[in-house]
Amino acid sequence: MNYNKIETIQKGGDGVATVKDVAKKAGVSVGTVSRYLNGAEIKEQNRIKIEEAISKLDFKLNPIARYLKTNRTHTIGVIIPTLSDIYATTIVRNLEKTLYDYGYNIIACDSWGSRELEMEKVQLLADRMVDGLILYPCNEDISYLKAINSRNIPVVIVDSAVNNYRCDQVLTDNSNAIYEAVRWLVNNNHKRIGIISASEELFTSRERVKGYYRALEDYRIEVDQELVKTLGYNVESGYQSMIQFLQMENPPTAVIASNYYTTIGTMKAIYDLNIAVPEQISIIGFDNLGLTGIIRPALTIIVQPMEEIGKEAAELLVRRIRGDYEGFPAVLRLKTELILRNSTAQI
Amino acid sequence: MNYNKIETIQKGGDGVATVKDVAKKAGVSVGTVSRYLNGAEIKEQNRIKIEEAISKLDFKLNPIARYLKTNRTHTIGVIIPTLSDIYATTIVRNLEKTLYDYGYNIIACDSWGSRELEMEKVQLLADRMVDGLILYPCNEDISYLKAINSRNIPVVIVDSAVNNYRCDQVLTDNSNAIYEAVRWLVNNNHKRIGIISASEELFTSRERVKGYYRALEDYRIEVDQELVKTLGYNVESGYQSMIQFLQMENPPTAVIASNYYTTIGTMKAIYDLNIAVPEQISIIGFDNLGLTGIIRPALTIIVQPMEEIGKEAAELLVRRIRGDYEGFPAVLRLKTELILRNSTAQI
DNA sequence: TTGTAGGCGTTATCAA
DNA sequence: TTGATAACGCCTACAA
Repeated sequence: MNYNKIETIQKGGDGVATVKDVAKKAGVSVGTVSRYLNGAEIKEQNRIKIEEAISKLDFKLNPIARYLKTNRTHTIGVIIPTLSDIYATTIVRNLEKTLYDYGYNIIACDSWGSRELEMEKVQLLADRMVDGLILYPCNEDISYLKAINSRNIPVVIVDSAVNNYRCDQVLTDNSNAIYEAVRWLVNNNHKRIGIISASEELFTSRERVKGYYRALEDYRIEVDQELVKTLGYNVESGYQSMIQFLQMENPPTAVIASNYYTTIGTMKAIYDLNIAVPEQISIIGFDNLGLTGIIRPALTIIVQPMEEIGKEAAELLVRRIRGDYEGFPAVLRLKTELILRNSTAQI
Repeated sequence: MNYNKIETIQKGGDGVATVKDVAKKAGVSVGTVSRYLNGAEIKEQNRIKIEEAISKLDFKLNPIARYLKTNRTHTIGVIIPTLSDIYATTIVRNLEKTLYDYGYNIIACDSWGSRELEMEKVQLLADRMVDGLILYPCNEDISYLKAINSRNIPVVIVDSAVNNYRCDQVLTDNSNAIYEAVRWLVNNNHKRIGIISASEELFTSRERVKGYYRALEDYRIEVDQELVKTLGYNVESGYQSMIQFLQMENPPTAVIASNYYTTIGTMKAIYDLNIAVPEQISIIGFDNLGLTGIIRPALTIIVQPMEEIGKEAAELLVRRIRGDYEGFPAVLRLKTELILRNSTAQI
């Protein structure tokens, strides 16, 4: 077959100039070229000759060969449970942006919510010589990281706190997020407030429920366990939880859905049962993502600072890579915002 | 500062075993170890000794050093306009999965919808020695790829066709997608059918409108240009388009929203103006993503095969990397599916 | 089948 | 400041 006419980005072998080629063309040694490339001072005259040679040969430094000496790949591994979860990818997007500005690329891996796959991919990334790792764990047990000891790369955990491995973490202040939501409702005279959360096994869920209890305690409202639903963090569990609330003899007057997907499920239940919001029930949702435009009435909502999470995690990681371990292990707790709209009412 | 207690994945220098170390420990030469690692036949006795040594030293082959000889990084660059667009990331997710199974990792880059950034990142990935590139272009002019001639890496285009660069492409059959939707509506006696698309500059948009015209022509329905809205592919343009339709003296009896975000905008307009679907107007939406559960009534919808796009693109790329250029340049056109639900009515 | 030695493209060391 | 040369970790002739 004739490959001549195939348009591809030309690669390898033939045309790629090396430092050696540049040196020869410029009439200097490879050492001088290398020093030029790394920003050391060289004679003006040589600089010009080298720059000419580079431009003529269209020389590109081979970052992978460079790695052999420097031990830096300028690549960051990112592992998240779902590349198609809009909450997670919003973080990743901002990670990518910040890291790119610092000269790093990200290798993105999807763990498909499986701890096994997460471990496998962490191992693989470590072996592939990434300079650092950002991990959005499926599960708060990441003690397996201790066993991955072939290299020494900083790890920053995002979203979920972990308790059996000392490392930097960038988290939402989940407890406070719910606390503030409850406070808003209490100030509007609500006393029966329901919360839709996930299981006790999930860190974020546990923290959010904790914020709920703390607020009730502060406002001297007795806890009714019937008002705490912990079925899961997906559309279906949100839906089921809300259906259960609405079928109670004495239903809550307000409900807080404590993540994005349960918010969708909650509203789906409201629509199905034809409930008026906020006339019959007040609702507070979570995360200002894709669907906010379409929900009626406009939801009062707890918003996580996803751009900030990505940015902070990236910057922290870069600091660690550069050897700045000040404040290690850092646990950044970023505040949420409560955006008031039309889904809650005074009673 | 005392770093001893910092738990990190151990790296470099100190503890990392090399092929040489394994060879020494096993009492054989590096050549033998290397051959073992690459699957060549070696003496049983040596195999055992090598495997013992590898296990004892916790040896991991350094894939980057290997690259210097083999010229393969087993890394694929992926560039998409928005890492937080659920349509795009659903493709990426399936790309990642398939490529991972073939032993490749992806470096994900977000072009933020900017052609400049896209070019910059393509260049950078090519320089970073990826083995292949998957490009979801912001724009159908990718002729700049011709100029990136430092290497020779296969490129597969996803989603949008391109016309000034010969390469493999994996696309949705956009024209047929809309054709089938129009056909369904015509069979339900609709004659005034509106379409909400993006500008003529966008490839997918142009193709979708083409399918619309082709269907009207086949069914001998005269085209009314007022029924073709090309404001853009986002929620706001979908909203505006639908508002305009609803305010016409003689509004369409059915409307096709031709992407995910315009579908959301369309329904938002419907809710705002309190229109009954399908009693007052029939609606066909696009892409079965996140919000389908929450829209009432359940939408009849055109669904793109996003899993398949990711999988096919990945497999095609791997074939090219392996040197199989059969059928180059391949243009795969994957069919959409029309899922019938409750948002269209017979008239 | 095995060992030896040279090379991949870069950086780092040491004299000059 | 520069040039020559030895690494970095791996693969692969080539010779044994």
